[in-house]
Parts: sequence; structure tokens; C-alpha cells
Amino acid sequence: MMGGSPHGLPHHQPQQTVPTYKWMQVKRNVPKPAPKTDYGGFGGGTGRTNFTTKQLTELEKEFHFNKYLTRARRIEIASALQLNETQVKIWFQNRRAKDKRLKEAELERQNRPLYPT
Amino acid sequence: PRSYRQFLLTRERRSREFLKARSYHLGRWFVTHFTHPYPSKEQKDQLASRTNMTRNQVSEWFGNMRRRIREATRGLGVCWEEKVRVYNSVITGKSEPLPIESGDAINTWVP
DNA sequence: GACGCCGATCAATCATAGAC
DNA sequence: TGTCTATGATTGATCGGCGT
Repeated sequence: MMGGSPHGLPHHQPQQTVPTYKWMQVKRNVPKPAPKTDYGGFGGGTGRTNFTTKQLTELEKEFHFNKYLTRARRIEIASALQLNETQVKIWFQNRRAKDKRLKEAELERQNRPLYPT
Repeated sequence: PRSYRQFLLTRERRSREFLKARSYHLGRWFVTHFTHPYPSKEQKDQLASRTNMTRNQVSEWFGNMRRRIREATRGLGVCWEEKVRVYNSVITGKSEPLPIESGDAINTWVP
């Protein structure tokens, strides 16, 4: 496994005797979805958005019609659903990724009996 | 709202058989690559076949595990062995401990 | 330079199987 | 039988890289 090369790594540098595990320090910036215009201004721009069922339904419908959006279409949808263009864009990206995952999962199911039940 | 199919799939993949199969291989890989617990696509496939999981499930397992350990040992422990021990002590007896073994040689490769 | 896409990942949350 | 917890899965959003 691991075509890697386990070449020993000098754990102690002049400055740090403590091994540094960068993955432990990983920290993402807080999601900053621009709140909808108007609407009392502040929308608690912090945190992730919870799409409504209606919004998801419409997005899903659009996705089945087209997996990719044109700029114009994106603006239309964002406007109609009260979302940012970015949110719509990201939703489509995530949706395409999901589509891909599902397809791969489907293939795996065919290529591997598993789960004799 | 989940589909019934999804429900069955979820239940199936959480059976004891799968839980056992994966904890060892995935856990071992994790502790022996503690400096960079990010398996490549090929490595994920390998682990997936060993544990009868899908590549995505392996990815999810590592993602969840990295975060759990990150949170549990933030500011605690120094070397990887200490971190793993901290994690194994923080979790209750119900959790699956990381299978650390004395004399473990850790792969120190880092991108 | 900005913009969109993609692959991988994160972070918060959801949902459930198993323990009690 | 119902409650609680550990953990797999989902998903909006981020990060880095690449192509246009």
C-alpha cells in the first residue's frame, strides 16, 4: 500500500521539537453567504443556509432539465428563489457531484454482489 | 425524506459484520499515517475492498474520524501516540478505539 | 484577474442501530 | 418499551488547482 516513501523525517528542527500535524490545525472560514438584499438588512449571514423544500424542488426540477446553468438562467433562478447567484451556482456544483457519486455507487452495486441478505 | 431503499442500504451497511471489518483496517491505516491521514483514491479503493465498503464510505469514515480526533485532542497530546491515546481515553467504552500497537512505525510522509 | 468547474474536504446536522 | 449515544450519511459551503 502507499506508493509512498517512508523516508525518515527529522522530527526536530531548530525551532520546533513538537511534531506538527497540519491536518489537526485545519480550520475553514465560516460560511459567509451574502444575505438576501433588503429583508431587514442583516440576515445572520453567518452559517449555512437551509433551503426550503420549495427552493430545493425548483432547483431539482431545473437540474433535471439542465445539468449546467447559463449566467442568464442562474440569475433568473436566483431571483425567483430568493437566493444568491453564488448559492445557486454552488448548489448546481454540489448537485453534479452528487449525481456522479450516485452513478458510481450504482456501478459498484452491479460489479459487486455483496449483501446476500 | 429518505427512500425505503436508502433505509435498507443504511441498515445493511451498519451491521456488525461491516462495523468489525472496517474498524481494524481503517483504524490501522489511520494510526500508521497519522501525519497525513488522507488516503489517495487508490488507497481508498484498496481499503474499500478490504472492508467491503465503497470508496465514498471510506472517504466519509476518514472525514468523520479526522474531525472527531481533531476535536477530541485539540491542545492535548504532542506526538501521534499521545494523541491516539488521548482519543482512545476520551471516548467512552462504547466507541471503537483506534487500533494502536506498540512498535507501530508511522509513515511520516507529508505533501 | 476574474470566473466557473471539479475533486476533495470541512462542519454542522440528520437519522438510526444498538446499548441500556 | 422508551431514551440515549456513537456513528454513517447528507449537504451548504470552503480550498486549491486548472482552464478559459
